Amino acid sequence: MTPLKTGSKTDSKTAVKPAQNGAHKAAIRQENEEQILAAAEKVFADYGFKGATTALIAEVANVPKANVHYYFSTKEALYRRIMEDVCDHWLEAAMTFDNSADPAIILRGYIEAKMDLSRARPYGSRLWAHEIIRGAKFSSDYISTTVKNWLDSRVVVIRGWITEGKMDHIEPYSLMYMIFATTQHYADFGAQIEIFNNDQPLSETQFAEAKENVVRIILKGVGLNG
Amino acid sequence: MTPLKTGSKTDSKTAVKPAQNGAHKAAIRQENEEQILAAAEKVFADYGFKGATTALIAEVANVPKANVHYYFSTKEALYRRIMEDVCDHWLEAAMTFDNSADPAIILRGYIEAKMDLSRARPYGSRLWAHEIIRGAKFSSDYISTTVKNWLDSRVVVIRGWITEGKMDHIEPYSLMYMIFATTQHYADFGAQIEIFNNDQPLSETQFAEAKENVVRIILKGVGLNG
DNA sequence: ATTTATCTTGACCGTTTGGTCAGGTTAAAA
DNA sequence: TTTTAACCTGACCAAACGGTCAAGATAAAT
Repeated sequence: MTPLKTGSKTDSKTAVKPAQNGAHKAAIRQENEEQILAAAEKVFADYGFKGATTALIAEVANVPKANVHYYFSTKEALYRRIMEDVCDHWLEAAMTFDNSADPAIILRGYIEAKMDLSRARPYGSRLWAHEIIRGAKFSSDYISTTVKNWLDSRVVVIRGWITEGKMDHIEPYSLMYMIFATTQHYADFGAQIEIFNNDQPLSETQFAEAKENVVRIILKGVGLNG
Repeated sequence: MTPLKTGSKTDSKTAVKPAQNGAHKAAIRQENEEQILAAAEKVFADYGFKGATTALIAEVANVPKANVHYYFSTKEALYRRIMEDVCDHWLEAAMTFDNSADPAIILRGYIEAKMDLSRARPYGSRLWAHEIIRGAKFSSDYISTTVKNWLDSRVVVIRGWITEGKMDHIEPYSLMYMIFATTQHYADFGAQIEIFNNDQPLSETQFAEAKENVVRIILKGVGLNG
């Protein structure tokens, strides 16, 4: 519950940099914030902004409801904070789509990164899905600037590959939408996939095979043989 | 507001079959039910079951809230009714995946039907997305019976194509998930696509091109040349 | 013309909602 | 040890929630 408390005691008396002063208090704060953020991500992912309740978030986080408001002033502030976190992780995956050598390698890397992200942070993906389904009220700025700029620059790269004859003449947006859709489907529609899989979550092996299948179909589909 | 009222008056006096008796009352009922159902589909699609409110449904339907409860006893009853409608339409699209001649023609037809459904009834698709993201609480029975039986039988068909050497050796579930994901993405993530498309909804031409791109990538991706 | 069945809705009810706050506990600083 | 600053939370509030109901309006049947 209260980690880091004793750890700092063994430090030398000179301030090493990570404070030993307010160490306990700081640890409490960090612990509680993390617990609330994790609970909120889950609850918002299940019910969306409007459907989620601060009472349920508090219950999942195992803190009194008033404590949620002590750390995050309003439901909306909490929601925005989580959206930021999700976007940061999305940007990480986006970075794997770089300018290095082979188109097939780049696309494969990006698809695999997005599949891994769906596997590792399904709640983030679902939260994003809620946000877009609802009409992107909170995040339209972020999409129309950061995400759009990133996407448009990738489209330019892909068009370059096409004119160089490295892949088929395919509208890059259609390709990117297919990658978004398919990779995120494994998070957003995980409940459905689990039912189809005889009520068992996809095993690591099954997921690895799915990932490889997605990569293969898409690469071959656009005329790339990695 | 009250259509069909005068129309039946011009009919012959012999009962033609569509009653002229309670015609007006019946018309009112049908009109109101349709209006409420349309509004509810939209509101549930935006906010999910929990996030939607009967007051907003009433406002969108342009009837007093009490009238919503006159036609549909509870919020849940209304929700279930709409889920049924959505499932019926889904089954229609599913029927296009029949046993006729060429695998490429069958797959193309199914993908196009699903794309058209996303275009024609985006709210239904979004409502379904909410339902699954939340964990399929209302529809797990339907998925684990009707939908799963349908999917499993299609998987058998596809495996047949593979053993006959008509297409690549691809796990059929991965292929079907990709089709589900990509086609529904055009409904569920329509807001995002619109932003990427410079805040313009996809035109008929753009959508037709997207549809053709999806078909082409997937067919070629699994080794089918239609 | 009268009765009957259906449709309509403002007002209301108990519960849940996001958010507040006073008064308490705990730990760091003086 | 005392003071101060941060953390904690039961109890509370106004607003919004799903749902009810009585009383009235409308139209079909008698």
